[in-house]
Amino acid sequence: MPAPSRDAPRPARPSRRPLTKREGRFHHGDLGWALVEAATQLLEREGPAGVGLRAAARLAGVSHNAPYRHFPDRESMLAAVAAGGLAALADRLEKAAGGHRDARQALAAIAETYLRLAAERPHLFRLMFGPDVADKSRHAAVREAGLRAHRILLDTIAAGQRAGTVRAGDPADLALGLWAAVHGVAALFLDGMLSERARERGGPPGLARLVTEQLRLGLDPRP
Amino acid sequence: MPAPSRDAPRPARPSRRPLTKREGRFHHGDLGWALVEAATQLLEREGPAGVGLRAAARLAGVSHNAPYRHFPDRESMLAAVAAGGLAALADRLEKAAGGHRDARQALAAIAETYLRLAAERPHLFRLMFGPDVADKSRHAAVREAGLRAHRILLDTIAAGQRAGTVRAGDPADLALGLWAAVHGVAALFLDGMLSERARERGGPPGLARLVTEQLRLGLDPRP
DNA sequence: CGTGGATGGTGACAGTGTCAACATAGGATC
DNA sequence: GATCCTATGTTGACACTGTCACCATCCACG
Repeated sequence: MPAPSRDAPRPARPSRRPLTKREGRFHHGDLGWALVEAATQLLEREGPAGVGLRAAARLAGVSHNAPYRHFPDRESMLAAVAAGGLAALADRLEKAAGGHRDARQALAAIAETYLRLAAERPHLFRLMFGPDVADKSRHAAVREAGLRAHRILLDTIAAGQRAGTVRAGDPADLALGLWAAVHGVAALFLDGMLSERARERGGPPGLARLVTEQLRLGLDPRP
Repeated sequence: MPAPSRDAPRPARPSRRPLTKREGRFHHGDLGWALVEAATQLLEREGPAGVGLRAAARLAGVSHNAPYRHFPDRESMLAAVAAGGLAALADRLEKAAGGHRDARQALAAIAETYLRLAAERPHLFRLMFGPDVADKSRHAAVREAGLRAHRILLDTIAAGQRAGTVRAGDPADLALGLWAAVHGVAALFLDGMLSERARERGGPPGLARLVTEQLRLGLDPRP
């Protein structure tokens, strides 16, 4: 058994060393990273159908089978792209939530950030949450970035409860409700299920406002 | 220009006549319908990747290019399947909502029905709302079934407002909020984004209860 | 210095969507 | 009743995909 890295696709590239001028050589230097970049670019330009092993290899300037030294299959490459997107989302959410002292404002900012990313990079967003990468929990990077993003939401809600601006209750439940509502509009928006009128509501910021407002007030009539 | 039915794929089959024993003949009798059935079956069995023109044709017992006399392309066949799913959803929602006089109970029933369908037929559900059929508004059957389902939600909310059990406000906005929340949990549930704890909350009915409760009460603390 | 493992390349196979050209069946028309 | 027309199905081809098996090269460590 030659046993290549069949299980741990390790495309990460913290150190941005300039590839030491190895372009054009036999050994690319850092394929894996280059492939993830190529795949991300393809996703943006041509949609999910356009991002494949062969296309990414072509864009990276290697043979059609080179990717298999870095990813066991297509889905793993997609997972790497998705992990990058989730990390970017978590970063943005941290910034957005950190900028407000009032939890309700922070939650509104989170919702807006979430929807803005969905609208700006729809293909990436769908890849991050959709079924194209089926076993998300098996890809460590995906799992971690997802948990990080979720924790921001959780912490913000807990802070609001301590400050008395968010009603009592299991923070996990409240977080789930909020996440679902925001994720739901994003999905409906991206997939063209919203009426013209709904989609013209000021774009993502407007939709975010609408949803957070709804959630804050509730459906029951206030006495 | 031979001009086949290049634009109006008309796969409908209200009358269930027994195909008049034409099976096996040159003319199938009602391909188009048979293809939609085959595609639906393939979707259930093998997921979205397994449903293609050629596979459906094979299952229907015709040549690999026969489907092109009934659908201009693969996406149109998928649209027909999605339309069927949406019609079924609308039917179920009508039944669920009609069984309750109190609007709040009706809304809860709607949410549960929605989530139950998502859990029972995940592939169909994703096809109905996902990006596989990109231009949903162009396929008349899809558009109509979608509107029918949405109208049920709208009417239920309006009834609740008249009865004083749902707070005032634009019904379209309230409907959007509710739809987004329910659709959001469904999507997160199907795509494996929920924690173990959240997913163990009694399955779809539990999740439906959680979300509707959240929406009713709101996040703001009640005075 | 040399060798072995990691990395990349070649070739092949089955499968797909789609186009073009051809064949047939059966109803409309004369 | 014979004839044509058109809707429907078939055959063949092309480019593309993911994946496998096998071969080539390079680099680092003994």
